[in-house]
Amino acid sequence: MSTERLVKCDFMPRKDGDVTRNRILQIAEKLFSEKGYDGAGVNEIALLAGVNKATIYYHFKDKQDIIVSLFHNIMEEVDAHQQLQADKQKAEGSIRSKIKNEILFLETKKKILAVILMESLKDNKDDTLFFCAKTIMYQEIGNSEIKDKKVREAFSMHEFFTGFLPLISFVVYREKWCRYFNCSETTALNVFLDVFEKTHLNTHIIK
Amino acid sequence: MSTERLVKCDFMPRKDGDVTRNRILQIAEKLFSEKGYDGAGVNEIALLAGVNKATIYYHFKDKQDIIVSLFHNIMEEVDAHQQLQADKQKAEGSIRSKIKNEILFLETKKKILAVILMESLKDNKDDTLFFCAKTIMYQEIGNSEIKDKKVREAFSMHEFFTGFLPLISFVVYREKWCRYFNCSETTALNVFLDVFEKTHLNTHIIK
Amino acid sequence: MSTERLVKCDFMPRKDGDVTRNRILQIAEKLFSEKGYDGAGVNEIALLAGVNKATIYYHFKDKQDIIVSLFHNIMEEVDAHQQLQADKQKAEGSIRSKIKNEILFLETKKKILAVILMESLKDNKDDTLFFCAKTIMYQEIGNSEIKDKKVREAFSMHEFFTGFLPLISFVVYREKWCRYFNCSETTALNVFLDVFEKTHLNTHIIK
Amino acid sequence: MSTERLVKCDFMPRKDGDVTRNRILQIAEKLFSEKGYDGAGVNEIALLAGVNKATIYYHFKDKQDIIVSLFHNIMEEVDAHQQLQADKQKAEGSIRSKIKNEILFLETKKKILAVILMESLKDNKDDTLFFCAKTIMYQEIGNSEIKDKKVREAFSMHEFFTGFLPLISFVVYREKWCRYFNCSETTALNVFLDVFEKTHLNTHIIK
DNA sequence: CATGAATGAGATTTCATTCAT
DNA sequence: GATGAATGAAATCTCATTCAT
Repeated sequence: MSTERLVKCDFMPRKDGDVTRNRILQIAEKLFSEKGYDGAGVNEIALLAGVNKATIYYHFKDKQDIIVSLFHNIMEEVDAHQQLQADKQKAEGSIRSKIKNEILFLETKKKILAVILMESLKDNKDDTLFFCAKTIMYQEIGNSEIKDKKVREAFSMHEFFTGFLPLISFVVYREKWCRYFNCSETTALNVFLDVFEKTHLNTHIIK
Repeated sequence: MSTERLVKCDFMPRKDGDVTRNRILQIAEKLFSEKGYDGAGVNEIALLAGVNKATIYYHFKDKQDIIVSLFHNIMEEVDAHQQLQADKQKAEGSIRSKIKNEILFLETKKKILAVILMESLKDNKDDTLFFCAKTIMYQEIGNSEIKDKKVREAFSMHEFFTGFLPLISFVVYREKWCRYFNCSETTALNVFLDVFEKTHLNTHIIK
Repeated sequence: MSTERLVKCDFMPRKDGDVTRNRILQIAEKLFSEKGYDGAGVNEIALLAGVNKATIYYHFKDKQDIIVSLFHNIMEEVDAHQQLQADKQKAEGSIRSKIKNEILFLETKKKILAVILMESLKDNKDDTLFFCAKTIMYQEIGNSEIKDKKVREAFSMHEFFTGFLPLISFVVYREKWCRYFNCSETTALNVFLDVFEKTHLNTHIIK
Repeated sequence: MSTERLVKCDFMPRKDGDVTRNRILQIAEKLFSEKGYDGAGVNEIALLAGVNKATIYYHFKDKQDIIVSLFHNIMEEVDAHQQLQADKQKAEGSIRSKIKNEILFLETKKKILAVILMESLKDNKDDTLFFCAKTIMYQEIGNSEIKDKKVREAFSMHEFFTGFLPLISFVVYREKWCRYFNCSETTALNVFLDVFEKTHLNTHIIK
């Protein structure tokens, strides 16, 4: 439902309702990332979004529905982003610059990514993390094309644990890491790129 | 962990209270890892631990105190483990087998590690994750010995993002990953070791 | 009931609004009878009636106004029905067949009758139940004609507790009763008529 | 659970908890009878019972559990009462005096009986009304002894619709009825007994 | 005539915590 | 050491109602 609304409004006079809905989502994303899903209250979301508590329940079935909508949205955005990247693929420059762009893109999603990570650690059925991993990492080569089971397993493992996870971990932990290890954020980015290139990129199984 | 405490108490008048205390910690660890700290209630912990709710507040100042105790314990255990490893270091075999042992050790702590990860993602002051990272990864070389700031930064980055994080991520996500990608858990371990060797270990800055 | 309204409006400029209004009343009647007045929400009524919640407030002052309208309508209908019956009175057959017809008529009102019963049991000022009782049972003799207080009391008591209440109870409980006592609905009607004849009708004070 | 508690406490030093629990039940009974189950709030119950809202949820799983406990209790009480009556049966006097006693007993339960009636009118699975009907009315003759299906049906119908229902209706409506028809409550009882004798008792199928 | 959006008040329920025993 | 009972505060969610369009 959330999607339909958003799509519709791309070429329709956006109604007030969607503005409100999006403001709620935006605040929820922020609070969930700061306190965790269970740590952030609907009350607080309403307060910061400047709407009545009941308004939240007008736009969302329940609290779960808020996080589900956020996950739904991010999946769509990641999908759209990857499709875009796929088009530019051959034309552009070095692999390092591509990774840098990827990080810059993920940086804009870092709040929701933190939420996804937290939720993915719980004992639930949510697979958003794996969905994002697949969409973000498998662009380089269609995973389905790898026929050999063993090769495919190694590839997935490589991509997920030494590619995707370090990447988004860097995005979500950078700030805290820099604070703890007393390091500037830009230095961190460059050093990370060096390290990432050396470990993950240079060891790609396929090409 | 419960064992460890009991061992310590071998030459102290062992009270029944410690049994209860440890049962509470054990259940709390389980529930926190399944539902997150905020998602698990004191009620539920008491119920599953088979004790009265008030008993929890006899043993712990408040809910925070439970998780703090868990974090405290794990830090001690990791510390102790690393000291033990340091002793055997030279004697033993390949680096791969050392990593395997490390994983087997971490596997026994995977529930509390998941909790640490969740909590570290929030906007709080908890540094348990970084403490664990330092203790587990810096055994090889005393980090403090690296004088050059740049080298030290690169080293830390390397250790944290492409060493420690993939390692504990593998431990906490293995089950979910295998279920999602339809792969046996033992295969996963071997493949991971291959990948980890190739990416992280082979690229160690300092030997 | 909805039909009745439309008939009335045959010689009035029939607005579309009446259709909506009647659909709301019809659904409200159904929901109130299923869940009680307080148990049924305006939301639900709007949903099932296929109209916007605000539409309900266009047609009715507030929720009370819905049930008041329903009560008003049923009182009018019972009144009209009794006047009709009074005309045919002498011409027609046995008292048993008259009661049967009465039951068949009440059957069409059984939802609202259940609501009236529920509301009449509460501590409120609503007298719809007594109004219906009077209208339905006192047709036989103008109650006001009975001058003697004692006779009038006995008559009212007889009519209300052993005439009216068994009658409408049969109508509203028939289904549940048949289900619970495992009895067909037609059998139930015949047996009830036997019983009612023997108990109430044969003991009429006034002929 | 509620039962067990009560039973236990008959010969045990009644703990404070049961006092509280019973006060809650008592107030709930009052409020439910005055406003209906949905019309009465847990807040209000807590307030009048002089306990904290949370205390109610310490003693009862949820709001439903309160009404279920009430129904459970009344069923036990009715059962116990009937067993007692069965013993005295032969010794005592006229059927009229027995009915009078019955009414005086039911009078003490009239609040919960009103609640049972309200709830029984809704579309739910609750059979408390039928249970009470069976227990109260079938004492005279073991219903199960009637072999012939037709006779049994007629008997049940007779007992339920012209015996039980007028009886409890009288109990729950007496006050309102007297107010509406401007009649004293004692007169009402006597007149009702006359009417009930003539209609229901004199027409008993079996003796 | 009807609706989408919004809301204040209040509903039910849960939370971490305390205390007398 | 441990517990049953209780609680204030806050959580999630629902309610009847309003209003601009």
